[in-house]
Amino acid sequence: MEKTLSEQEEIRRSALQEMINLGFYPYPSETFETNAFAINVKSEFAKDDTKYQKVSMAGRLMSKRVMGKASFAELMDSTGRIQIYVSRDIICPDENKDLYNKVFKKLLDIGDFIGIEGHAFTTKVGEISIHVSSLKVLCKSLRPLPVVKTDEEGNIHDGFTDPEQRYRQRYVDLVVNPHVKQTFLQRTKLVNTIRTFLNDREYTEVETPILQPIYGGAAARPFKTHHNTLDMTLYLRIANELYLKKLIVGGFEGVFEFAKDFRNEGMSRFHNPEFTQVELYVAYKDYIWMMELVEEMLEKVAMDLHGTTKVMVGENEIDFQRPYKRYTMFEAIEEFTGEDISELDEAGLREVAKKLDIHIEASAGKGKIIDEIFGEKCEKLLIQPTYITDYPVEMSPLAKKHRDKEGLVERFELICNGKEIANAYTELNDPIDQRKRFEDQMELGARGDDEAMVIDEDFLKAIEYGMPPTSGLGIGIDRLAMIMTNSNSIQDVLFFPQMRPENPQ
RNA sequence: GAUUCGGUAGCUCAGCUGGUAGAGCAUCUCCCUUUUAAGGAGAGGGUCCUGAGUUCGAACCUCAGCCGAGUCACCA
Repeated sequence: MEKTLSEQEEIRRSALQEMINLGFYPYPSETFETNAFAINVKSEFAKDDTKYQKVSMAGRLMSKRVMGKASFAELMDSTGRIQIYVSRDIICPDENKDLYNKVFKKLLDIGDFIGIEGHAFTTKVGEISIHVSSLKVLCKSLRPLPVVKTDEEGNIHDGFTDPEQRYRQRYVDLVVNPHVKQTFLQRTKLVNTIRTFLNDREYTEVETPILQPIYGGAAARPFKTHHNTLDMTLYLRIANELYLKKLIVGGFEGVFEFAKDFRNEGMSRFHNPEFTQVELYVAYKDYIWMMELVEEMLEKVAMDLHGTTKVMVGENEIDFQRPYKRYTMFEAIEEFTGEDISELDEAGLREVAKKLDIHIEASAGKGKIIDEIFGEKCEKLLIQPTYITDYPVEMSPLAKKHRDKEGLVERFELICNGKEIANAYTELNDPIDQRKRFEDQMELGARGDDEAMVIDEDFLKAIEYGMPPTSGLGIGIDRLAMIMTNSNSIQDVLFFPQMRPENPQ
């Protein structure tokens, strides 16, 4: 059933019809040539008022102040807003004043797109504006935009702030809340910086399957779908790790992919069902080497985005200048709790957890308990970028055993602002050990762990042909974007975060 | 999942102890040729999230539900 139109929607539809009747069809086909952007006019005309004497600009009408035979309005293009001055007898030099009296004054609404020609000038009050000599309607808007106004002190009136509305109608959010666009431009820049950084090192950007017959490379519950012709179950990838390693087997020495991954798990301000990771695999390297690469890369990201390595995130100033502090997991726990757990068995660990008032599931093994202690007592306190290294083997079935520490693997996570933003290891390339690790995961799965990995015979086959020693990395782009743009929620760095349907049946 | 707060005009919000639904902006009509949260005069606009209950009477109280936000938990 079609929704009944609001009064304002009815009025805009009849305005549209009236424009057509007057001979101003407001959805023209032909190119409207522009030669200037708002931001440039405003900055450059201030320095040289002989410039911009013949401009052609286009954008959305964002406000209109009519004073009889003359009017001021604001035009917003992709770079910002600029005031325009429209005078009746300039845009309507002949007898017929319809374009001003009817189209501009009455039928044109906030949100409509127009194209103008004219010249830059400065008003009596000193605002750089465009004196319009001709005006063309480029698109009639049929729904009213929220009218957000900013007063002299910079206070925002009638702001479009309801998060639900902002996320559901991001296009409106982008139109009326300029900082939103800035956040997304920064995100794009962040991705570009990383891509350039990796390209400069001559690693190869690749694409691997999103629809996978067997999901792997992470501990997570997948989305399941079905292919009709093959009549088979497929999963949306939870990670692309195993495919990228197969490319290393195939002879690439450095590959990376910006990958949308999908995890069928809870949602929160740090979790969206689909999210972006960049994964990188480089042959003949180890995790120590990778720490240096990540430091260099993040320092560059901060510099490119902010011109400094220091980034404000909430109350904290985070400094991405390398090198970053490094703790082994045991050192971090000892530092923050005073407990040396490096020599403890499972019973001993449980005792420590109890002493620290951390609830541990009865089914949890040694690795899980250590991870819980770290998660509860250390992670949230690590604000500055910090490497945590050498994780329990049970938590990391794809990482190589530590070269000299029993029970651990060569792995690091980078913690920043109390959250993990990167994860890396010296990749496990011993196929015998890898098969055993998968089998251990199968056992966990049989015991009811629905995030346990499943055995991937094709991956095992691949590494049985031989995978050179390799270092692998995953960086959560969304979480890094949150930090780099000082955003409190993942929804603020995703154009279209997942939402419940608006009208449930 | 737990818990707190919220859902009233296109937007932002007010609405007292239960008694005819309010403001600003936006919209409509009129005036105004350098305004800028333009201004002046007038007007229209509501499923008070949904459903049930209590009551003479519910935006307001009760119960159930839907949706959202914050915090916590889960989640590499």
